[in-house]
Parts: sequence; structure tokens; C-alpha cells
Amino acid sequence: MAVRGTKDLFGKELRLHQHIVATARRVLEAAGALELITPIFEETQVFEKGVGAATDIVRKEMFTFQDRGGRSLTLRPEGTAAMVRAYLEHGMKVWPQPVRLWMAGPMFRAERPQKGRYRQFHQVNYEALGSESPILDAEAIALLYESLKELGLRRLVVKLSSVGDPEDRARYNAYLRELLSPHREALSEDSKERLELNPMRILDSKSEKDQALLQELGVRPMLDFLGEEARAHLKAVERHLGRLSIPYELEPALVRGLDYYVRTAFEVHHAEIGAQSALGGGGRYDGLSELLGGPRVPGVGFAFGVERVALALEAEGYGLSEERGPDLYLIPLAEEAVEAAFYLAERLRPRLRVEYALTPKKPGKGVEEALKRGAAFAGFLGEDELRTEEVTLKRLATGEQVRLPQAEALGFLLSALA
RNA sequence: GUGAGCGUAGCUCAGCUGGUCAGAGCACCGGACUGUGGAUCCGGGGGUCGUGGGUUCAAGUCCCAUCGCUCACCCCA
Repeated sequence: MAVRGTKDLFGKELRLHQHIVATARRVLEAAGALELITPIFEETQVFEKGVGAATDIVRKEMFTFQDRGGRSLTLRPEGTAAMVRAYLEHGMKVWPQPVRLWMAGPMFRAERPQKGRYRQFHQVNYEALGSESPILDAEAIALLYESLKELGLRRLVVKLSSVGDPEDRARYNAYLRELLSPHREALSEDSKERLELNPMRILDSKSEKDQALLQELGVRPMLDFLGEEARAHLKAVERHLGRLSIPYELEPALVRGLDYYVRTAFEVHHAEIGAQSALGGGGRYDGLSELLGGPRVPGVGFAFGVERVALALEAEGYGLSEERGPDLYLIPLAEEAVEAAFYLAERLRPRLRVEYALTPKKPGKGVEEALKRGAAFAGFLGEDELRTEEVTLKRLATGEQVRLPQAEALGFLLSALA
């Protein structure tokens, strides 16, 4: 058995994944993004500092191990910290700014698996580094939205908020603590813990008890606490989205789970894929590079989950076209013809996709097998053909048939298939 | 980490209140079928009934434990 929360990818499922990544590649590279593949493990520090020691990811969801030298390494739980590490390491700050990067690959989190959540899952990440311009925030949202639109998804919901600058957030958390501490006992167990660690997350609680209390106390949204600059930044992002006709909802309760976010936060949801409805999310993280020991490099980006997008496509009834079969399926009609089929297949490869039966077949059976495989042509090799070094080719779509020297088969098939 | 549901053939599942209960369909292989269309008919291989204990004359069937899967919570992709 594959270990808990992991799975083997093949067949239709693999093709769908590859299609999703290929579509994202097209959209992101059209915007000038450079593909990057970082290692799937990093020094644990990269994530502890970059993602934040207080986050759930670092506290309980990382696969961490020691190498033989006693260094602590971690399977990457997300992509942004690693991509910023790469940006710093390769001196991309001297490239023309901003630098747009994208990456597709596996991520690892030690959570209990459920629908749309796996321990090894796949993300497409995009980051624009080196500018604070709200144009790049709007562009990131647009690129995420377009990637999903290009795949054919329709029922998308973009949620937008701002978590403000660090000082705004500090003021807001202080406000929440002051407001809620007297009612600590009325909160759910989870939210009591949130009150200590990150009061903003209480807004996101799914507990009815919590939501009723918040309602009753008339809690003010984070957006009320935005400073002058963060407010202007959000307004600019909204204006750009409006001009691009990207529908969005302001979602004051939207809270990012990672410490490095400032200002813009967004998610794209799809209603029909179960409890884990977020296809992707992202935001701005101007302080991240400093946490990793570099100079200040502002950035904004997103990630979306390939498995979740695949679920959403299935929910919308998306169907992949059938797998393309071989160009030619060779059918040996006699024992001696099996080897001849192998030799002829090798002669035609790799220009053509050629398969053959390993045991002699009766013609009817052979045609049946060729059809099952979705072959364009069936090729018969019987005693007659062996004697004359010929092969009988049958175009399965029309039934028309021709017998010709094996030496001419390649040319014939190439022009017939063109 | 918490809760609920579920583990019988490669896949989808049947198997009532314990007594031919080791089954079906699909898939795979072969035959009917001497050189031509995914069909049909017939046959075949394949399962320690997740695992370990227990109750019983008798356990896929009941009890306990354990492992796994699924969904949900937490949080997120």
C-alpha cells in the first residue's frame, strides 16, 4: 500500500494533472514568468522562519528529519518560502524587477487526509518579486483566475481581503483580545487557543457558538483597522480587478494561515468539491525575504492545488478526450511471425507508435485487439507476408486494406497518418 | 490530534436473524472461429473474507483489540 495520504498517479488521472499544469504554464509564461524547480526538501529553518513558528504548518504538519550530519531538513510544506530563498541565493535582485517565477511540484503536510487534502499533494506556485505595486497584486489574482478559467472552470468565487500592515494587524489583534477576553468561556475550545495565538482566526471559525458571539458583540472587521497605505493599496487592487472584469467578493473574515502575509489576501473557491473548497489562495508578503536573512524584497503570489482543481473539473463534468492509441498494431498470424512483428515494430519506431501481439492471433481476434487499443492501423504478418517480406495494412476507420513491402511501410504510414 | 462510517477476487459489489457463504458482474486468458471489425456463447485462472484474539458444535456473519481507508473537525492547496 502507498503510505497514508499519498497515491500513485497514472492513466486518466495523471493526464488530467499534466493538462492542468500545462495550462498554467501557458498562462503564467505568457505573463513572463520563469519556471523554477526547487528541491523538495530544504533546511528546516527556511520554513520555520519563512512560514512562521506559530503557524499550524510549522507546529504540527511538517515532515522533518535529520540527515547523517545531524542537520534538520524538512519536506517542503509550501512553495513560497523556497522560491524566495532561491531568489535571494541566485542574486535575482539584480535582474530587471519585478522577477516573476512559477513552479509546479509536490508539497508535503502531515495532516489527516480527507477529500481534497493529501499528505503529498501538488501545487502550482506563482510569485512576483521586487515591487510593492498593487498592479502586481491584481495581476496575481488575474493569473490565478485565468489559469482556472482556461481549464474551463466556471463556478469560481474570488474572495478578497486585506490583512493590513503588521502594525494594523497588531492593533486589530489587541482589539479582538480586549473585546473577547471577557467572554473567553463562551468560545469554543479551538477559539480559546486562537485567542492566545492569533485572534484573527476566530473570525474564520465554523463554530456556530463563536459566530453567534461575534454577531452579538458586533465585532468590527479587520478592514476597519487598515492604515492609510494599506487602505489605498486595497482600493487600487479593487479598481484594477474591476477594470479587468474579474468578479470578486470582499470577504472581511478571510484570514491567511501563514504569518508572512501583509495587505492583500485572496482565495479562489469552488462550491462543489467538499469541505476543502479553496482551489487556491495567495497574497502579499513584503517581509518574507528579511525573515530569511535577505534584504527587503516585496512580493505577491499564489498557489493552487492541482488535486483540488482536478476535483472541481470533475464536479463540472469535464471529460478528457480518449487516450490516443498506437499508429499501428501488428498481428502475427503464425508462430514464426511473432519475431518478425517485433523486428518490423523496431524498424518503424520511433517515428511511429507501434505495438504488436506477443502470441499468434487469428485475424478476427487480432483486429478486435487492435480496435480495443484504439490503433489507427492493424498490420497482418502471416506466412504469405513472411515469404515475400511484406505486410498487410488495414486502416481500421475505413476498412481499406493494402499489402506492400515492409520496406515501404514507414513511408506509406507516415503519409497516410499525416 | 478528535469524531463518525466502512474493510469479501484487479475493479464494483451480493452474502437476511451465525449452519455448502467462498459468489455475481466487469476486466483478463482460452475455445467456438483456416486470413479480418470492439458482438455472442462456452470454459478458465484468481480471494489467509484487512489482521490478531475470543464466544460457539459451527464465524465474512457475534464480541474485543489492532491496522487501514473514507468523510468531517482543526487548518489549509
